[in-house]
Amino acid sequence: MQDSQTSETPQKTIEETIVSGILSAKIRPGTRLSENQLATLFGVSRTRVREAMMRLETRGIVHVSPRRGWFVVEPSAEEAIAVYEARRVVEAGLLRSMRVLTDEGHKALDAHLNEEKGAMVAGDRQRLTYLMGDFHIRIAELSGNAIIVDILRDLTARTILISMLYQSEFHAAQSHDGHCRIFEAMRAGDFARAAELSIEHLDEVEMGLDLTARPDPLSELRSSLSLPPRTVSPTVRPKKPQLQRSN
Amino acid sequence: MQDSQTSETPQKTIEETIVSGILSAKIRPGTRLSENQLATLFGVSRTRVREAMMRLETRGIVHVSPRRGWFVVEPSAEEAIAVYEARRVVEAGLLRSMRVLTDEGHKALDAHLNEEKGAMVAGDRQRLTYLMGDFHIRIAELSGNAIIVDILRDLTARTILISMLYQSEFHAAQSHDGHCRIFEAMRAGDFARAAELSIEHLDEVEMGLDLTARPDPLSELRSSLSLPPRTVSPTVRPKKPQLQRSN
DNA sequence: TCTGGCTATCTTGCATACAAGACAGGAAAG
DNA sequence: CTTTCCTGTCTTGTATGCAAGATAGCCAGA
Repeated sequence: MQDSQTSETPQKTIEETIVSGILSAKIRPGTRLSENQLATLFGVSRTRVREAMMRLETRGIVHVSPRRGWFVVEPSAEEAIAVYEARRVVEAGLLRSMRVLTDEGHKALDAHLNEEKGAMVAGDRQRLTYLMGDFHIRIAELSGNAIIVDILRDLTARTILISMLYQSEFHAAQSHDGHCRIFEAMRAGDFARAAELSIEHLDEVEMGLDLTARPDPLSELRSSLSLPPRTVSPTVRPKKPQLQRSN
Repeated sequence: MQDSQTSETPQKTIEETIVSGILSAKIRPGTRLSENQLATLFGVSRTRVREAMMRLETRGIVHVSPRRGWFVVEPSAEEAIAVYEARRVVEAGLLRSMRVLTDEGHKALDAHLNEEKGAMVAGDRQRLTYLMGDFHIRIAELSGNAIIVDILRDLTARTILISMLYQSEFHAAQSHDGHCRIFEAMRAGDFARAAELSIEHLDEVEMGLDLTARPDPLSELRSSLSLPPRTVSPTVRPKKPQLQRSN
């Protein structure tokens, strides 16, 4: 599931590699995405890298600072609020539109929640971040509607970027509980209740953000001093002067 | 509002010109979009046209047939159903999330509904198509959430393409009534009711489609015979062998 | 008349070249 | 020591060139 970035370039590998890197919290907001570096990394010319960047830009995942570079978006506080609002709208609307929980759906969600629990026990924070976002995508997949899945995947990617910017501590247990409650309501066939629970769940997560913390306002200074950007955990990153910066 | 396509190219004019052309039903599904023609039309090189096409492709509005060309999408019956389902999810979720109808919102919707009525009286079908789709975008704008507006704009564009493919007759009055009822519920502050009405409204429109009609299955034959594609009304179009075709 | 294949042309796919702007680092002036 | 300016370097923006594939039309053969 993450064996990408090999030498082959089947078409839109660049785009999906970056998205999945964000979904699994391996790529931080503000990360610089150099056309040249990605080109050599994927063994293609800048042309195709640019195409991927354009696509990612229309998906709201990347933005370009003219003649300066491409960067993974750093959502502002207002944008963060809008993302959560959009997610409440879409997810609650989706759950309300559901009528039955199929057996396969039941199994898929159950398996997912078990994975969440396992990751919590193992304390694998990156995997937890991925799973916490993926739960909502899984629900969308139950509808069989590719459009909704795509919408929610992009919103989830942005959500993860937001949490990396504004979330000081990771309330994994709380989120997991929220997911379980939603699952319970779905199992009971009470999708209106599930919708309300999903709104509450997203509200909880949103409330856990510290939106007063500006999105790395010192990034320029930091980069000019060659300091690691936003050291978030003992996981040191100053190994190489990696591509990192914000505008 | 439609003074685009002049000689100037302020950046993403190509993309927006095509989208607004679809929203106002001036561009039919299956329309061929030649990179060269667009390039000369906008006075740029193919590079920028391609960028616009890439963006439109990720928005689900255009697709490419390898080495054959770019075409405005012709949604299949399954895709059409998915689009309507996504719209029900998003619009109902949106209305349910609303709490108040501001004065400006009231005025905007009221003005819009009057425009609808005017276009119905005038019998301006293209304008009607535009207005019927725009109503839903207007509602999204009330939320002030740009993300939701973008989502609904793209879904509306696809909806219009779908209606051009599968809608034999145009029940403008019925749609207008649906809009009025939604507006009434909003005015009354009953947003849950407005959400239900919007679902009913979309159901009605979807039921008005003839999804058994395949999306122009004879297009290849038709084009090779140089016949006008899908003559939809007395508005003849065989003036010049315009760029028209499907895959 | 019909069928098969060849070629000319048109399409996109992709790489590359060059231009323009932004930035960093250093030198020179105060 | 501080400030200013300049220049080299690195970034994206855009155009262009070439290649590969698809298509249409024609021509030859049955």
